Amino acid sequence: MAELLRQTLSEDGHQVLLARDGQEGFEIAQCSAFDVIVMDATLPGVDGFTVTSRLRQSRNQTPVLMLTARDSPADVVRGLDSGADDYLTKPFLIDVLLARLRAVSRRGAIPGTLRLQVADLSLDPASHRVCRAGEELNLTPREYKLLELLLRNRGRVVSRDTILESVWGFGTGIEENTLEVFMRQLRLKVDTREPKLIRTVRGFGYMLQEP
Amino acid sequence: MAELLRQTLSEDGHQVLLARDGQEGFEIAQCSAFDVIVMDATLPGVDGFTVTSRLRQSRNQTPVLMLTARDSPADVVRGLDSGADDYLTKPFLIDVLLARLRAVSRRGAIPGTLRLQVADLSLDPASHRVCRAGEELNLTPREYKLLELLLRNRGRVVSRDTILESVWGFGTGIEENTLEVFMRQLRLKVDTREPKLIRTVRGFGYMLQEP
DNA sequence: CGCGATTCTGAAGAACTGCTGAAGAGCGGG
DNA sequence: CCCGCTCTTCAGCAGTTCTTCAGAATCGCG
Repeated sequence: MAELLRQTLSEDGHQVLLARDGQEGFEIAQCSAFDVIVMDATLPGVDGFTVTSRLRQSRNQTPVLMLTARDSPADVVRGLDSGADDYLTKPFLIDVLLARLRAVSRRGAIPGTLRLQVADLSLDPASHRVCRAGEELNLTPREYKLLELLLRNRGRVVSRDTILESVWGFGTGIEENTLEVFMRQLRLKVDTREPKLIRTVRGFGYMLQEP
Repeated sequence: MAELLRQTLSEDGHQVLLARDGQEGFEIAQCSAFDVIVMDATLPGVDGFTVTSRLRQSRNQTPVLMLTARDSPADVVRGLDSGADDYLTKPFLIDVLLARLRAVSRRGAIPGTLRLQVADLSLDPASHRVCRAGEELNLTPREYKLLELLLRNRGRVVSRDTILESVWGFGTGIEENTLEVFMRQLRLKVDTREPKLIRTVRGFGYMLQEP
């Protein structure tokens, strides 16, 4: 079912990320920025109602559309009151789902909370939180600054000089090697799993790029 | 039908204004501020789809819930794409309608935060009262100001500089350490029990967050 | 293939940050 | 004037973070 949905949505031009259970869904949702979340009610582990209300409790405003076979009025009310924006029951027509997704995501855009993101790596400047694949990472201040710089320039190469100047400030008599050491440290924390996101551009600098 | 609805909604505590046709509905909606509009599709004169899309064209953002007997998928899609936020078909249960109204109007609501709150910690700016887990806390003026600042920025990191400036005012030659001492004091009073709400973000500042 | 330049790596000491307990200064009320 | 409360500073400590160094590995180029 989930796989079918993913395919359909992809064909409609959306980028889709699939979570296998409630816990995973919650973590992914907390760490990445989505236009909309499609939530099943009956999930392995934590159920969809709980996940939704937890998201809302932690101030996650992403629109949620619940899509489930549980069609009793009580379930509908429960779903909506747990914080979902719409509730659609199976069976349904794809066209209707797509229209409801459009309607729900139209409202969604919560202003101000911008989030820097590349693949499954995300950084929230407001809370200084960094996640890779749903898992929160603990960075030191310098590592954080470095990553933020790379993320703000994702897809572009950042020269060593630029990095030194913007992370360490102008005119600090810092060895070039220090930067390399930090890069390594950052890679150990952020870029252990595949695909590798941080690329060395020999003789120039570093860049962060989509796989 | 409309009359029945009006009565039901009134009983649920809403203020209701009834429009008899599309044109009247459009004009009323344009002139007053509503939490939500319940729109029939088949109206005398201008139909509900047209009214909705006209409202959107003229930048009226009031949430619209379409409520109608026309239940073909094509109509649902048309309704949503004309700018409605939800589409409910007759027959329906009142409870479901009410839940959908809540869901739809939640998004439009102005975030007028009267009471600042994170988890079981709450602060009422009006009475200067602070409670944790239902128990009232006695804070000194500075501790209170500090907590209020953090609470107003819950979920976001507040930098040391920002704190110093906004709690102590600009340009007071205050030691950084003073802030640390107050933070500790605040923690002793507010954050002794689990879960811990105050988080120190090394190298930047502090933040208050949901567990 | 071999060379020089560049980057990576692991370890170790220095430097720094935030936490803590205590003590003095300031202030208003009794 | 003294007392209690609040505010501020100080000095020490423990843990973390930063920086440097030296050697190994890798790359680009002739």
